[in-house]
Amino acid sequence: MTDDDRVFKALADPTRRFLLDLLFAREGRTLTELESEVEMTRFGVAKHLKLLEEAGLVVVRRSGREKLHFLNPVPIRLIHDRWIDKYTERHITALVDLKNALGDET
Amino acid sequence: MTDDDRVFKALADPTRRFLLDLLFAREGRTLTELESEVEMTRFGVAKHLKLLEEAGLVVVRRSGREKLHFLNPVPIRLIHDRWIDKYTERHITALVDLKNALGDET
DNA sequence: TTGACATGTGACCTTTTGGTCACCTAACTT
DNA sequence: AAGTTAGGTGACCAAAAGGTCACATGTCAA
Repeated sequence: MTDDDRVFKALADPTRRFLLDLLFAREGRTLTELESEVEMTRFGVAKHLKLLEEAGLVVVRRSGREKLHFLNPVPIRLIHDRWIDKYTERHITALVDLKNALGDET
Repeated sequence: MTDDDRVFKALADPTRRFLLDLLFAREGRTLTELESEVEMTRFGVAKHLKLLEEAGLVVVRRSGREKLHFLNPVPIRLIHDRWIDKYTERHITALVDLKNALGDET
């Protein structure tokens, strides 16, 4: 699996995107803290965090018995630059092409 | 499932991203034509195209016995604006925050 | 009008994913 | 030292995803 693929797959789950949102709002949270914000057991959350970590979207620091989670936006940046940008640049022209291709039935 | 979720899930599969790339290069292709570019039977490709269509990423026009596929970049634009942008804006500051949080062990 | 071509459908199968749980270790607290 | 708290592991399960196939429909071409 490529790096990009790992990132896209990590972003495909709404719970994981929500976890990223939580870390966006405040970084350095522990597993237990994140667990309390989600309707799911600790184990489920831990699995999601692991996938996010493997995708490079979350970085972790151990502090005693706690595990602190930090957001890393770089992979999102990368898929943005390498992939998404390409599709969002053609705004107008693409829509016009499409409309022409489909004919003008409003 | 939300619209955003459908789009993220649609983008999560490499074959589907490849199909979008094909349509990006040239729109208006038929199923058979797309099939020939992928190591997969017609049925698999048709399933992927259906998901892309349900996510609004692909629009279709029937022409006789053929089905022509067109790219619609709008949903990508939307998740870009509503979600990805938020994470890619904080470039520098986020990295600095992270580095500070992690300590300075280079 | 017969045959070839383009696509659709539903059954089916295997692998992956999302989630839980019992049990374990390590680290604080008192 | 004993109890409590934070987290990790592996087994397990149900549901969803990815893919194939047999068969069926509609359309074009000779």
